[in-house]
Amino acid sequence: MDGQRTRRRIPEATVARLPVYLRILSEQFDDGVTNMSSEQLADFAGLNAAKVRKDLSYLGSYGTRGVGYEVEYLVYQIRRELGLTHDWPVVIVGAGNLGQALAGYGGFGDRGFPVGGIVDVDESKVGSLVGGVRVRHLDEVAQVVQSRGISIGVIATPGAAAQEVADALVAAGVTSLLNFAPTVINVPHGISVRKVDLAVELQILSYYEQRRASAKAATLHAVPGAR
Amino acid sequence: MDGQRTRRRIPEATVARLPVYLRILSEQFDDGVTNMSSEQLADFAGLNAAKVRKDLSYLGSYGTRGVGYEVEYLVYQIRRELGLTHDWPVVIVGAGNLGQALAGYGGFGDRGFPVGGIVDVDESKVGSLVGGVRVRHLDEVAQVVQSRGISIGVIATPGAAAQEVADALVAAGVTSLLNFAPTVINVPHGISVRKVDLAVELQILSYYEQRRASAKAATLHAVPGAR
DNA sequence: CCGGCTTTGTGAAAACATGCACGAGCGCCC
DNA sequence: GGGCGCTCGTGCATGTTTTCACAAAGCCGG
Ligand SMILES: NC(=O)c1ccc[n+]([C@@H]2O[C@H](COP(=O)([O-])OP(=O)(O)OC[C@H]3O[C@@H](n4cnc5c(N)ncnc54)[C@H](O)[C@@H]3O)[C@@H](O)[C@H]2O)c1
Ligand SMILES: NC(=O)c1ccc[n+]([C@@H]2O[C@H](COP(=O)([O-])OP(=O)(O)OC[C@H]3O[C@@H](n4cnc5c(N)ncnc54)[C@H](O)[C@@H]3O)[C@@H](O)[C@H]2O)c1
Repeated sequence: MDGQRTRRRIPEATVARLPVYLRILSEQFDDGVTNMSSEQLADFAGLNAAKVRKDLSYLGSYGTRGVGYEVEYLVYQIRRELGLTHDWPVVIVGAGNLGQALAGYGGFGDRGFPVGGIVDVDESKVGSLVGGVRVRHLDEVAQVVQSRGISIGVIATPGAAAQEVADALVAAGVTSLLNFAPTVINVPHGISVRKVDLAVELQILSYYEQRRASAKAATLHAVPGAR
Repeated sequence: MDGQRTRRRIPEATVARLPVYLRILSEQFDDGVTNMSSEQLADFAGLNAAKVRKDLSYLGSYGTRGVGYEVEYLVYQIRRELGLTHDWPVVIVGAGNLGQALAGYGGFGDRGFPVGGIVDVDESKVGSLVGGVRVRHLDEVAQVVQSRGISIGVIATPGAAAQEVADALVAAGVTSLLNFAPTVINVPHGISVRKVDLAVELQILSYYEQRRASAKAATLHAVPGAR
């Protein structure tokens, strides 16, 4: 077995862009494109070519000078690096509006993240079918997680319950959390957390809107948009 | 007159944290807390105190040495800086699963972003009521936007329609977009875009999961989680 | 086999963000 | 009213990310 030893550490910013490249490349591949330059990929991703090349260079030297990258091979390499060579079932906690929308959403399982379980505390929801999966009680979350080998948990409960749910998930053995509740959660070292917060996004937009408005009032040129 | 030109430019990273502080402070205020130190706020936000102080210093010097920050006043200042002193109605495009969940979601209007309109192209949806708002046709989006003075658009259509929808929104006068479709959209200079992409988040988690797994295989110590 | 054209891969510089450390200012208590 | 303890505000060092720019590498046509 060869030198997998130098497990290259990929910068966080790059990790966050790899999924974007992956989607673009997969789509292009489906459209019959077999080869792309960093310039073309950058255009699709709304970035500049140097950044794309540097990002891809963390995966290894998979391009061909004067030609570009072979789309299919690059898709394979990114998938491998992101750990998408196998499915990662997820458990959704909270079978409310959002939890149901997520469970019913095809693009989830489609992309390698099938819903392996849904749990809630509301007895009127436990036992019902959501997105084809039967809702279980939060108390059984450890069993759900362990029986399916789940390592990713999705928190779709009200903010007030988020910390408690996070604790339960971690205790059950989950090591990555995607938090939709508008609350900062604390987890032990070694657990990954990502947060999706609608209000934060809107407030950031509001900041730039407000800024544009005051810039206009001062008869100045436009402020560059955020990304 | 570039007097206002000296409008303190706040670093993007700070702008993204202000909403978090705002939520924490508002909550604490409701709980009767009148004063907080940077250390306390940092704990709630999962950051360190120096960062909090530096972030807040962009707003001005509103703390009191030896004491901390007055919660109520800080809430006011952050709201002012983020442009949250008035409502920003939004228009939602796409009345599907996600669009309906968003429209029905109270935490939206609650926080100063009332749903000012919903549009779709599906004739079977146009005319129906979603979250108390009547769905109109995409063709009428300019009228909706202008009659309500909307500057923020939310894209909740399939990816294939996202660019077309973005173009229509921009043409209608919208200057900020929140994109839930898994597609990079191109907009003219001066328009802000934020993207929320579930698949990207899960794939980032997958990367760290995979990395943890191979670190374990190599009998090495754990990899720090992402934030 | 060569020279021209293209595009990668990557050092080095610049820009940005974080974390540390400490002086300065404030409140409180004696 | 002076000293003490606390916490802010910020200069500076460190770390990370982006951008630039160019040599090296591959392809192609002759
Ligand atoms: N609905 C949206 O469009 C939307 C958008 C963005 C963010 N959010 C956030 O997502 C979260 C869920 O929103 P929602 O609209 O689905 O709310 P909801 O009230 O419809 O659903 C919440 C669900 O969580 C369950 N729950 C409560 N405490 C629980 C616990 N301790 N353990 C397990 N389950 C528990 C409830 O029984 C309920 O089924 C909220 O934090 C909200 O802020 C929602
Ligand atoms: N459902 C989820 O939980 C979820 C989660 C994350 C992301 N998303 C993303 O959000 C988007 C919407 O998802 P969904 O589940 O609501 O899909 P959906 O199919 O339920 O709804 C899409 C809606 O958009 C409308 N539409 C299509 N083309 C349009 C156009 N050109 N103009 C206006 N409206 C148009 C359709 O008529 C439909 O009502 C997708 O891009 C999806 O990837 C959904």
